[in-house]
Amino acid sequence: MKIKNEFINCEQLAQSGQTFRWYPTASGYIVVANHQVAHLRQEGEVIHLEMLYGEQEHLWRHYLDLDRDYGEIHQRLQGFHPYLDKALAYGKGIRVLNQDPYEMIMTFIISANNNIVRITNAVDKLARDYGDYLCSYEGIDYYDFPSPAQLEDVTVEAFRACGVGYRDRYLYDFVQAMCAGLDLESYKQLDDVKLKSALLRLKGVGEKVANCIMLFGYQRTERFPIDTWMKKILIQEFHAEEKDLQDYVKHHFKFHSGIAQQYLFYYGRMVKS
DNA sequence: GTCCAGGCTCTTT
DNA sequence: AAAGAGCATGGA
Repeated sequence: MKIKNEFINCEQLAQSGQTFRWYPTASGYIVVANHQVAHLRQEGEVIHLEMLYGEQEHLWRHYLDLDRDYGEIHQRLQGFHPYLDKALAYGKGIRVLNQDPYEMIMTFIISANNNIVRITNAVDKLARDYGDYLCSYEGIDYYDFPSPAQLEDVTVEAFRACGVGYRDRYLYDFVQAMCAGLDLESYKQLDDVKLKSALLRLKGVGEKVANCIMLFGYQRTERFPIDTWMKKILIQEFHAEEKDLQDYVKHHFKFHSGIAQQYLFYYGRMVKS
């Protein structure tokens, strides 16, 4: 399928830190999501999406958040702050990808106090070791993210062997909870406060990771995750007080603050201010 | 060697 | 409630 939209950029999304399942190819990216595989190739404002495994186009439309009007979002976010304006211009093709809550929790437990390269490698090893083979492209095999059932017998030590470090037992506990019937679907009906507290009950999920899960996995676009990068940006560029950054965000970012956060994070990390 | 990465848990004040 | 130590691991 062909996507014409000036507010999507593959390279930027691959570097966005939202997902760890975009694999560079000779001409674009392989993306694995929702048990499907697609190849995305950018030509100016047009993206050619070739479905390699799975045939459900609507899942890609939802994953890429195509039904949201990012032109309007840009308009409404512009003029608030010079740094945000620069971030919007620089990361024009950034958007919020709608991801699977289970996979979000797994990968963002791994993300804590970690860097994107290491997270990506660990997630890839998990998929290769325990996920279903889906397809091959340019001589490289691609695997689905492993289900709770596929991970049920994986030991803490085996998780460690995937390079997840001390987060091994958090993954183990979460998988066991999933196999015991934890229902992430039902979380969709919870309001933000209840969803947050439900997520915080999981070991390895704290304030920041919970916000990421809510934003990327449950479409709560007003959640504003604050990691070490955002902390730097808020203090240096917005002159927020180190003490209560969440308070600053609450009072200064209203409209789709989570989406605004994505532009700020991408810009801040790329220019390494 | 030290610091840092999309921080969190557990313990101590 | 708030602050501090410890945590796997690899790259800068």
